[in-house]
Amino acid sequence: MGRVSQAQAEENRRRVVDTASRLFREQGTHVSVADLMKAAGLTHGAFYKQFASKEALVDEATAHAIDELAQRYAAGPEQDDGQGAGRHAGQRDTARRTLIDTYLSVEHRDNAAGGCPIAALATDIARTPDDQEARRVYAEGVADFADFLGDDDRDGLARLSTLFGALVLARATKGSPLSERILAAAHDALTETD
Amino acid sequence: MGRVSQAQAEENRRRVVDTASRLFREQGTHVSVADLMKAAGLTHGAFYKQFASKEALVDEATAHAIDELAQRYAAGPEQDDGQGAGRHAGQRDTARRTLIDTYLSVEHRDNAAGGCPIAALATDIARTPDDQEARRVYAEGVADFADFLGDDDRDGLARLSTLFGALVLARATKGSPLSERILAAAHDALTETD
DNA sequence: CAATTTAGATTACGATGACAATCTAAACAC
DNA sequence: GTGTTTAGATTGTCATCGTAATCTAAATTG
Repeated sequence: MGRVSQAQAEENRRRVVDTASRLFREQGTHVSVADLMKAAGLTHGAFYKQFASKEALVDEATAHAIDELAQRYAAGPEQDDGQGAGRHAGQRDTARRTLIDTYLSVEHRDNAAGGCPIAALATDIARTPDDQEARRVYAEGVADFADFLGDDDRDGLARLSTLFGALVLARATKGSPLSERILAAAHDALTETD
Repeated sequence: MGRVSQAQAEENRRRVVDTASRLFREQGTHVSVADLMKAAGLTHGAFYKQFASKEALVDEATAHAIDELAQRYAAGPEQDDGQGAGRHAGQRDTARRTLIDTYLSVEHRDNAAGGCPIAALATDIARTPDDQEARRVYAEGVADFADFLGDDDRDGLARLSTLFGALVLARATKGSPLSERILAAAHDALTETD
C-alpha cells in the first residue's frame, strides 16, 4: 500500500519501538527485523524508512524500556496527594516493599516481555560493543534504580544485585521447584532486616 | 585430510566441547558451528561426525562447564590434609570467603569465557525450551552451588542471588564506574555479617 | 485539483546460518 | 599387506539474516 498520514506514521513508529522493546526483552536482541515488523503489523521493508539500522532500534528500544521502568517505580503505588513530586519516608518504604513483592513474583518471572529491562536485557547489553548508546542508557537505568532501592549507594547496589539476580536465576531455573525457592529466599532476605 | 587415530578423534571431540563451553559463555549459544569449529582448529564439516546437532552440543558444553565449576569450588583452596573428602567448618568458611573474593573480582568480570557458567549462560538457558537437557543440568548446578554458599537453603539461594546478580550486572555496566561499585557493594554485603 | 512528496509493500541482494552428501586418506582388523 | 572402516575436508543445499532499490498509492502542499 501507499502512503499513510503523518499521525499514522508516527504511531506506527512508536508501535515498532514498543514491540521491539518487548520482543527484545523476551527473546533477546537477536530477533530479526522481519519478525519484529510482522509482530508490529508491518512488512520488513518499511523498517528502514524509520530507522537507520537495527542497532539504532536496539538503542531506542532499550531507552524506551528503561524509561518505562523508571516511570513505574517513580509513580509507584503512591496515592497522589496533590502535592506533586516528593514522597515522605513511610511512603518510600511502602513503595519499595511493593516493588520487591511484584519484582520477585511468579508473574514477573513469567513476563519478561513486560518486565524489568535491566533483568531481561542484561546479557545482551553485556555483549554489546562499548560505544553503543544502549550501554550508557542501561547503566544510567541501573544507577537510578539502585538509588530508589537503597538508603545509600552501597545498600542500593547490593539490594539491586540480590533482586535482579534472583529474578534472572528464577527464569533460568523455571520448571524446577528451585525457581520458586529462589524468589522466596531473596524476598525474605530483602524484607527481613528492613 | 583423511582419518585420525581414535585417541586423536576423542581428543578433538573433547576440544570441541571445551571450546564450545568457553565460546558459549563468552558470546552466547548463538555462536555458529563454523566459528566454533574454526576456534577448535577443525572445519565445520567435521562437526556432524561427532555431534547429532548443535542443540546436543549445547547440552554437552553446558554440562561440561557446570561440572568444571563444581570441581573448582569442591576442591577450593583447601590444603589437602590427606584425609580425603570432608572439610571442617573453618576450612569451609575460608573456602567460601576465597570464592567470594575471586567471584566478585574484575578479573572474573572480564573473563566470562573461563568463568562461572551459571552467570554466563543464565539468559541463554532461560530462553531455551523446557525439555532441553541443558536446563536440567543448569538447575542442578545452581542447587549445588547454593548448597556450598549458605548454611541452609534460604541462605544459600539468597547469597547466590546476590553473588550472581552482582557479577552479571557488573558485566552489563562495564565501562561505567558503576561496574566496580557493584562488585564492591555485593562483596561488602556478603562478607560483613558473616 | 494538479504536482509533489513519502510510508509502506514488494522484491532482491549478498552474507551467513544449520545441516548433509561426497570425497580422501589414514587407522584399524584380519 | 589387503580390505574395510571412519575422522575430517570439501562442497552443496536451503533457510534466514540485515540492508537496499524499486514500486505504489495516498497524504500533503500550493
